[in-house]
Amino acid sequence: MTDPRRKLLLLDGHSLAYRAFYALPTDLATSSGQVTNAVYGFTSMLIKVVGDEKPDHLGVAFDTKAVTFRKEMDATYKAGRKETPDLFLAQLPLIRQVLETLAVPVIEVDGVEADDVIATLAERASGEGIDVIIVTGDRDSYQLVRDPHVRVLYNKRGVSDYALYDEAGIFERTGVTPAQYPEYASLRGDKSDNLPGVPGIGEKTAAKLINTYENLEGIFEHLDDLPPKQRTNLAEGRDQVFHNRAMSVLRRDVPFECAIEDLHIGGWDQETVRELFHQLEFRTLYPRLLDAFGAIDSESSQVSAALDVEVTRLNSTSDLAGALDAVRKQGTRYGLDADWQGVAGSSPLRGLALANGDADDSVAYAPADLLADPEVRASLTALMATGGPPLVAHHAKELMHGLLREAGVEVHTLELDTAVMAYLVDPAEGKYDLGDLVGRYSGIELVSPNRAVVEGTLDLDGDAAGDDAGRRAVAALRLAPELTAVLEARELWTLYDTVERPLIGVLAIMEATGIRVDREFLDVMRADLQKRCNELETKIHDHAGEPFLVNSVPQLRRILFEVLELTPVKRTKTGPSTDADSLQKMAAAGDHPILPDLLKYREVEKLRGTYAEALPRLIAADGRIHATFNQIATTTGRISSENPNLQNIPIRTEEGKLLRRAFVAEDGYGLLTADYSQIELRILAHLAKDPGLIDAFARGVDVHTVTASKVFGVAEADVADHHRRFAKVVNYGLAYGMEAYGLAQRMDIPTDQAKEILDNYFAGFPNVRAFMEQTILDAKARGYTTTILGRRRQITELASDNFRIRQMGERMAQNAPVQGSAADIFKVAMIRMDRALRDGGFGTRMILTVHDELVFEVPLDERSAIEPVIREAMEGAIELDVPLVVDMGFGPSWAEAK
DNA sequence: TTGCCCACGTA
DNA sequence: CGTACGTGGGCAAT
Repeated sequence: MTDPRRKLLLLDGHSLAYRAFYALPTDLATSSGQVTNAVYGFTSMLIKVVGDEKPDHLGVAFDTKAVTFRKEMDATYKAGRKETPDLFLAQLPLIRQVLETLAVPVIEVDGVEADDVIATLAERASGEGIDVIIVTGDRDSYQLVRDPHVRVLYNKRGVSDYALYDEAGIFERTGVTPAQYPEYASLRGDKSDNLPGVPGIGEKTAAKLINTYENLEGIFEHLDDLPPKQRTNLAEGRDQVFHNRAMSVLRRDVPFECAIEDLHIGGWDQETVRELFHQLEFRTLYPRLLDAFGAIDSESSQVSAALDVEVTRLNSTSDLAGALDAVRKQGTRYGLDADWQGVAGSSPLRGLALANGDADDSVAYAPADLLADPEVRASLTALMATGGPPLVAHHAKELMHGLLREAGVEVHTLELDTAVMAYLVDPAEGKYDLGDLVGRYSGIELVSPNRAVVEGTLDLDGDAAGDDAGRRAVAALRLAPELTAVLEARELWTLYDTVERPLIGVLAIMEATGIRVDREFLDVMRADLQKRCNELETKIHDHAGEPFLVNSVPQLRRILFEVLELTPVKRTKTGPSTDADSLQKMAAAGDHPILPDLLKYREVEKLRGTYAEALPRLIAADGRIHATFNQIATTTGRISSENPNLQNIPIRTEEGKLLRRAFVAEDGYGLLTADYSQIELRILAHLAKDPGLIDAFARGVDVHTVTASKVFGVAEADVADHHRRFAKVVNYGLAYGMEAYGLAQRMDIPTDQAKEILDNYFAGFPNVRAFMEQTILDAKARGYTTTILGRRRQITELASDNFRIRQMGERMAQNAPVQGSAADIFKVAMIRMDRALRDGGFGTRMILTVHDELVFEVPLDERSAIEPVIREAMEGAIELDVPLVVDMGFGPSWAEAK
């Protein structure tokens, strides 16, 4: 049977939290920026000791703010301590909250310290025959081990390094018995309590003296037996030493109401705890908690539930149509997940899983070939028509793209896309795996029960795929309400519901539409570029005196800096830099003939390899390229493009721009581009409320000219080209957090001259500086930045100990609101544009988005009608303190349209 | 085959 | 020592 002897665990809350604070990095924080290292560390310790010791009783003692009897005995007690960091103090309430939620008794008594409370409780428990373990990082507790029922679990360092001391253990550790500990400590002194010891007497000598003479009285009676140095030091320190002892003896008789029976474990509510741990983003701690506390507390159950779904396979078109109709008639939220042959979204569909939202988690799974059937299509169309039941999915865009492509069905009923929702919660996370999320938010394990068997076996009948898709459809349904609550709590719901959610379908259609590419043109271009690459390569080899791989940076380094003995101007982590900037500077300095050829080679090779060579391979059967627009890839809120990236097609050089001739309109159509003019600077003007910038935009004059005028002190009419060039770099650099050094590098001027330019800029636009500074302050206080529409971006770098990382965080914080607000506005414009095209019944298609530019494929006879519609959609996307201006171009290809 | 670095295209 | 991306080549580790 069980040991009748009960066990009490007593924790010194402050001491352990403090240890945790210094043991763990302060970049341990929630995505909203709340630093949680001490909370996490303390909770982790608590869980560990409870799990290890399995106590019957548990209590945590805290110091209070009231003056203690020790302070009254000695006004200098604990004086000279470093100011307790605010980052630590701010976490104490959270620690209390954790304890309260876990229903762990907290004891604190005014006038005494946590140590005295613990000593008293240990005394009482021991009197009842209860074993006591004291968990602390304070050595004064050693003295309590004099009682055979009491042991100390001492936190040596960090959060996991402990030693459990009984009486023998204390003797081994200190060389004195627990009862003698105050004597020993009084000789040694205690720096942190501001109790000086005796000079020349360290731990070893103190132990020896106590062992020889038993206590302080014994030592001072035998001063004459001691070596002269010790004798004089002890005599001089006599009062201090006795004072120290009086101070370090713990009180075991503090009067306060608390019976051991009150120090119980359990009675906590699993849901509340889960909610709190979720808020604190203690992902790994929750299962550990259940493990540790669950063994004791019968109210809690297993770690996390594996998702067990009942998958019905539908193999006939009528069954599938029937299932779809049933969900439609049911009219309630349902989940959908796709099973793909390859990459989600861009590869063919293999099957669809439909979770009807029943309590029993029943799922229907159908192979995708049934989608070819007209009856199935009709049912799908009806299900997803406006007014149909709300759809929940993880990565809905891929699903929508697939349904559009393979069934011609447009989804009008998307309610919750858990991937996009999770992205809004923390765009810096970068990964929105359904299994991770549902585990974190819903405590559900998203794994196949027989995964080990399934892996590596040939899945001929697609059973595993159907099970997986089914589980995912159900998981998305479970996750959706949790994420909805988080979005609401963080005031992100409106952004989700009015911007991100509507955008998903717009992007899906753009992907499915694609852009037409002139393959023949690319072929000709590729052949030409190939030839020129070869010629340049030969020339470069001649310059080098030997053949080598020009594309290889290590080999090129050897040629440039060893064979040709050129002087490096910049370094990378791995050696001297060979980037275009360096090559240019080297060319200016020494003018070796290899350098211009290298620069040209790089340019031509880039065009050849990245574009002319790669793009034709991505042309689909319809003669178009269907890039993927990633809505959840960037930290700032921008959309990215991949396979291929259509957002970095060259334009700056004539040669590069030629490539844009390959992007063409369908016969009878033209391409129209519409881009926001200087949207980021306008946003900066608006956010900073800077009168100078706002005035420039209001007057509709060139903002770089205005800036040049202010920076260089010349009239706007007299601004020279080079002035304007500088001003442009300054204007944009500012939005990126550029400093004098960076401007100097970029413009090739001395740093002090660059500093003067920046000083002039800030003098001319004072609100910009104030805004930037305030932005950084806010971001540091909250842990994240916000945009015009409330989009958040966590910046953990701001809490870094590392100066360089922190500074990078400051630049990110300066840029994110500007870039992110531009993204907000641009997304609103896209949605307005999509609606305008539908409402107007236009044949124009929106086909590309490049951060501040939209590309349309316009029926030739629709051009004049659509231009004002586009202008209105974009310029009216939001009302700012400055006007938004859109420039447009039109032509047969992207080159001419720009 | 995978992951890293460098380089470089865009806004 | 200016932000945000995605891609390609080379290369070292696997």
